[in-house]
Amino acid sequence: MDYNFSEIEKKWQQYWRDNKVYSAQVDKSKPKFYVLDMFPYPSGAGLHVGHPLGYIASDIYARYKRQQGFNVLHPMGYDAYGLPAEQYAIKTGQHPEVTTTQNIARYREQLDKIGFCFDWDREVRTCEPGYYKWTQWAFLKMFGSYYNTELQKACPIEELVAFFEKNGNKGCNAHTNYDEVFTAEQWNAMSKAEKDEMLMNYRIAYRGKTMVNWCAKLGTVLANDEVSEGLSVRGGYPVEQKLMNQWCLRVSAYAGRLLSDLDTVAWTDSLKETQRNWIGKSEGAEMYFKVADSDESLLIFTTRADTIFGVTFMVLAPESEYVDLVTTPEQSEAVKAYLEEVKKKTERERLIDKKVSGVFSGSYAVNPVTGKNIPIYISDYVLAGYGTGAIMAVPAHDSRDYAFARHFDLPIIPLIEGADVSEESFDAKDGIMMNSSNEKLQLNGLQVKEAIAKTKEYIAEAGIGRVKVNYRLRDAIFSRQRYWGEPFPIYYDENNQPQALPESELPLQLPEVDKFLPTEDGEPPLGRAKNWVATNGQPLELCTMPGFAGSSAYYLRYMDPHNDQALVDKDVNEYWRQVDLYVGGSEHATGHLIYSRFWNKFLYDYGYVCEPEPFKKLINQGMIQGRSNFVYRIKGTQKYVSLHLKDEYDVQPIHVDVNIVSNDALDIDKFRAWSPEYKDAEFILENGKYICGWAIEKMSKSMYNVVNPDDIVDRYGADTLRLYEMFLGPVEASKPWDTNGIDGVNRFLKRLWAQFWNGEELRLTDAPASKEALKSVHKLIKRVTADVEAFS
RNA sequence: GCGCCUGUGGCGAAAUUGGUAGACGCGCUAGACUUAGGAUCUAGUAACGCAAGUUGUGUAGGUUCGAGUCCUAUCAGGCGCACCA
Repeated sequence: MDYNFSEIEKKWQQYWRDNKVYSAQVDKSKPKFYVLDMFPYPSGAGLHVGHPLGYIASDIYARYKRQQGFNVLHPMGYDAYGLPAEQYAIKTGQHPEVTTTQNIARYREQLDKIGFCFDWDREVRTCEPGYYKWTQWAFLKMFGSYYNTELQKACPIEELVAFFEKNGNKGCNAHTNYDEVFTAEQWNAMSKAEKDEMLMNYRIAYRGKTMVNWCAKLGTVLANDEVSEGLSVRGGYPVEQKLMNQWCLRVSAYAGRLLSDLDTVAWTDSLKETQRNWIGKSEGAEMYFKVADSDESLLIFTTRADTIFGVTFMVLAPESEYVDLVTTPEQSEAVKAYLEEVKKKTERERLIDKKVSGVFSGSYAVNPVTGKNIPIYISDYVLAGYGTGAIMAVPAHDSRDYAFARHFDLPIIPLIEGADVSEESFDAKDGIMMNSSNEKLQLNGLQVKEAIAKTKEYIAEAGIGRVKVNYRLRDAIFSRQRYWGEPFPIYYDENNQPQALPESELPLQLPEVDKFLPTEDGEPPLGRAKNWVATNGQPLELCTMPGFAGSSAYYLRYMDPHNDQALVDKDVNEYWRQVDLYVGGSEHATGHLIYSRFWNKFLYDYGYVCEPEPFKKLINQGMIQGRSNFVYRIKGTQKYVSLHLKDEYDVQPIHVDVNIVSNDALDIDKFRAWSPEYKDAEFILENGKYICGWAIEKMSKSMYNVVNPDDIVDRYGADTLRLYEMFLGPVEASKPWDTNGIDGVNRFLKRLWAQFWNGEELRLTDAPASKEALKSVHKLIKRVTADVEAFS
């Protein structure tokens, strides 16, 4: 009998199911190994042949580890909340839960066909109350915590309150952006609402007025990683900066740990580097510049403290709170006009339009070292979101300051010997200092690096500022004005202050609504829910959580998915610990992979989990691109000319469905049947065939280049598909899908089968193996071991 | 601009520690079998050359008895960050 893959695969898949072969249980007598795939968002389009690439690799590795005697945890689930289901619901009125459930069923069917060894008893779905109960629970813990900068960990907010009652906020070691001081007496004299409001400056999950990425077209705010070049990643709609009251997570408090712990994980250099860039540590100093003839001071951040003698002006971001403070009556007209102008521009336009613009505020600041007065400007080249939103400008040694100085004709003082600043600034942190000494501070003759260190020392001693490490990493915006997401376990009290729901009321279930659109008065969709109030009758939060909420701790839930007392049992967590091998796309580098590290560290601070990092080893599988096929229509006719003859005609290339093309030869009958437009098509052939052209493009419906794994499995079997995907090249590499080579792999499996099946029966014997046979078996084992190990 | 990664036949790609470059597969060429098929099997296939042989891992150097592999510079492609002070 020939290699009958469909019978073989059916039989064994049934056996696996019946005997729960891949079910994993805590077994302390065995070493554990946790292999995880990034769980998919179940989209309506189903899986294409690129999706399972990583799953196949990790499946092979999971099996390999299991054969080596490890107790392997290898689960799968669904990231079920998401925008597409909601947008489909808005269009069709179909409840997202219905379409999501359908899509999941379809995904499962497709995954099963490929024969993965997942432990399906551990499946999670982020949209199920039993699952999102623990997403809400973690949020409540964050709401009830502050970040202690001395202990470098999250602590209960009650401890901070106790500190305030005794000492006020001076020396409280809490991570915050709030920089005013209050005493114990002032704290104790505050009303409950005032205290609640104040605590929002300290909570790890807090609601605050922040500059957010507002996408009008999507009707929601977005996190930084959901925006690229001023456009939403999903949909590509314009995004503008807006000051709004939103829930945020104090991810920035963890920036230092997120950065330093990268050294403890086995990820690729490029991925670690991407995260380092995103976290963006920069060491510098904060310095106060007194406003002339005023009691006010402006706080700036600089990495080039050494250039203090070259500061010839200051610049504030248009959104800076300092703007009102320093704008003089004479200049208020001009400033107002400029702010209007800036406001009209989107983030994207600001990026593209690099023209120098700005306005003089009318005030001057005093250089704390030289004592000289310098003008204060307002310009949008300074960002409100970074540092303090104010800078000291050193045009001689910063190209942006240089351009501004040239435009407004401000003085440029070179500070480094030999630097020619007549045409451009000298930005390198290298050289010998000059023009930089007075009775307070002497930098002349020092190397730049020495000068930076000396100036920092001086700043601290003279009390005009402090050494400061700044991070680019922002707090994560956690509200979404959407329906299809986790509801916040938060209600608003009579003072309109957010309050935590008691843990006993979790999960707070997503309510039904009549439509999935915002309300007429612009409230989020949950504003349509009837009786959307807490058990105490107070109104509940109307926003929902963002997509990354549910995916931030799912790897923990897999360890103990049916536990309704805890996210994960302590003992169970101490057995499985962390993911040993995580496989997924690199597009999550600055989103999911930051958020779940943050989430994990927060839980670690309280001892809910035992490992500070969630993913020990991480591999990014490459993207599989599509390989499109083309036919060439002679313009204005229904005649199609084969690839190598097309240059003799004036032709127009047309995408043709790759599923009616084999080894680039077009199936002419199927083409005529493909669309009514082509039913009368005529062909100019070469060697009796119509050969199609091809191109590498993104795999998508509109290019007709989507290859469905089901079709491959039906035709060649799951083993051929799996083997072929591995055969395509290194798992990490992006590469085009090309079905052309699949016959070779299929032949290999047939030949392998023929080794053991002589046409009648299996060629098996109980006789001991010969020396040569053993030799080749061991050679084979060695090779395969080395190859599989090389993957991880 | 800063940083990271990758450059090997017509194509996808191999090459444990520095030790016969191109395994395996696609494609191509020739042949066998045949109930002519998008089946199977056999042989060949880096380039140049009739051959002996010569040259070959983006380019230019270097270290070494020996370099695809290590070092330096450079070019090309991909990715990340970016008025980040």
